[in-house]
Amino acid sequence: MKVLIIEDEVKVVHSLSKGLMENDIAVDFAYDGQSGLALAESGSYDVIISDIVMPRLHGIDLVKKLREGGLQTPILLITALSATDDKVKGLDAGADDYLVKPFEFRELLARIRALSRRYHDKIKTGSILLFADVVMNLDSKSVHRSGKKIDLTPREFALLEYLIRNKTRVVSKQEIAENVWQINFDTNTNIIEVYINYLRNKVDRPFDKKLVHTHFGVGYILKDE
Amino acid sequence: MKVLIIEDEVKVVHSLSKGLMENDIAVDFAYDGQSGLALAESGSYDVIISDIVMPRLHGIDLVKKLREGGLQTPILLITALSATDDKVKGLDAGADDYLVKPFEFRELLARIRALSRRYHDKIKTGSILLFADVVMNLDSKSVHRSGKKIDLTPREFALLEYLIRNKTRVVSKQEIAENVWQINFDTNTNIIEVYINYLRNKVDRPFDKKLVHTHFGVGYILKDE
DNA sequence: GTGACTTCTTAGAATTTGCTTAGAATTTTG
DNA sequence: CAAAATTCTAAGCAAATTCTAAGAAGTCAC
Repeated sequence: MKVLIIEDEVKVVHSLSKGLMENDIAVDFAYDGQSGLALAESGSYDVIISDIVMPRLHGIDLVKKLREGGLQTPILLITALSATDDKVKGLDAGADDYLVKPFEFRELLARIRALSRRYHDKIKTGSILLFADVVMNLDSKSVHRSGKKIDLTPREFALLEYLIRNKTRVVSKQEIAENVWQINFDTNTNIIEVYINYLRNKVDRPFDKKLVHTHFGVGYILKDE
Repeated sequence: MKVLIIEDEVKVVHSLSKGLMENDIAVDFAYDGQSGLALAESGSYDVIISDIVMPRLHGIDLVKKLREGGLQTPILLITALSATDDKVKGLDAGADDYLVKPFEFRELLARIRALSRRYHDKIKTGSILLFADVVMNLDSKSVHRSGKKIDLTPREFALLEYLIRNKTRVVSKQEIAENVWQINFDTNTNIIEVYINYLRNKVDRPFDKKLVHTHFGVGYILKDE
């Protein structure tokens, strides 16, 4: 497990990191909202912990921006104020939990673990699909790659979903036709090639690493690299 | 928490602001009823505190105007007179509480917190739904956006309620038909599109930010911007 | 390398989906 | 019961998506 701490008080960061590392949790940190945002957007954390009062970018605005950018990582807000108002605003902006200073370290640890578990449950129950740096949310019907939003049409979405669900093997056009178009494959159409091309335009072309690979004479498979 | 103080005595305003800010409450102020009205109507306060005797617009008329305009924010009236008569008039006009000068600061603080708490309890128990700057009161069946009252028909209200309750995901027309119309979706009707359009006319069109978004071929979702 | 075959790419036609409006049907209200 | 408000239908228009078709480019076996 890896968490990101965004907090301007060096002392607090220090003591938290120490405690977390002792519990086998890897820690990155940022000392203001702005740089925290940049790190958080990488999408490589299990939980993000942020102070609410911070220089450069307020915690609640940080949450808003991250959620707008499509990030789904659980966020835990921390504040010195017990104001219920901030709590409502924070949760409304898309935070997942809230902790008031001063708090016991064990409490924090418990919440981090709970959040991480909930997130991974969501992935397991299938409302979120992951492949490489692609995040596919079946609830909000949204797709993001490296934190950037990708707009797909329904058919493109279904095709990508099928490819991710079968990421371990090469799927034939036959299969794609049956499962994405629910038609008996008709060799007189090149619709699948066309849609694979559409997908590549949106999912691969704007990025460095290509994910959609052709196996000549067999079919298609997603591969990272 | 953020409050608005409407009071013509500079000294009083000054000492109150100081005390409130020390207790982590943000303060705006106006020195007469007229400008107080304008600020209050923005709908961005947790509590409004107003003197009853003021230049340009009397406190009781201020309350009346605010309530006529549909504002729901709790209002605390303050006066030098202990006249029960004014108290009755004030509460009758739609004020929520009343304090007689001179009062102890701690007393004021307690009342502000009580008023704010009452409001937030309603949110917690679910009789008020929030989305962005939209406030939906299920008890009074009223909807406000940015402090402005929005009149919805029963069906429009139910549709908006369903969208807010499912604000994290895209809801299909299928689902909307089942849950808002309780009918089996019949593709030969475009009633949902019509009602989405009605909602947009009332909830989105008069404002800058659009909240109701279409996912082509999938359904609808509320999004802040 | 060449030929046969497969896949890619593109443009635009066909289709589907959604928006908007007016007015008819229905329900609610005084 | 009549007027007003609400709900629903229908139709034309606009926009987005899906699909076709044809030439270009790539792959493989010989």
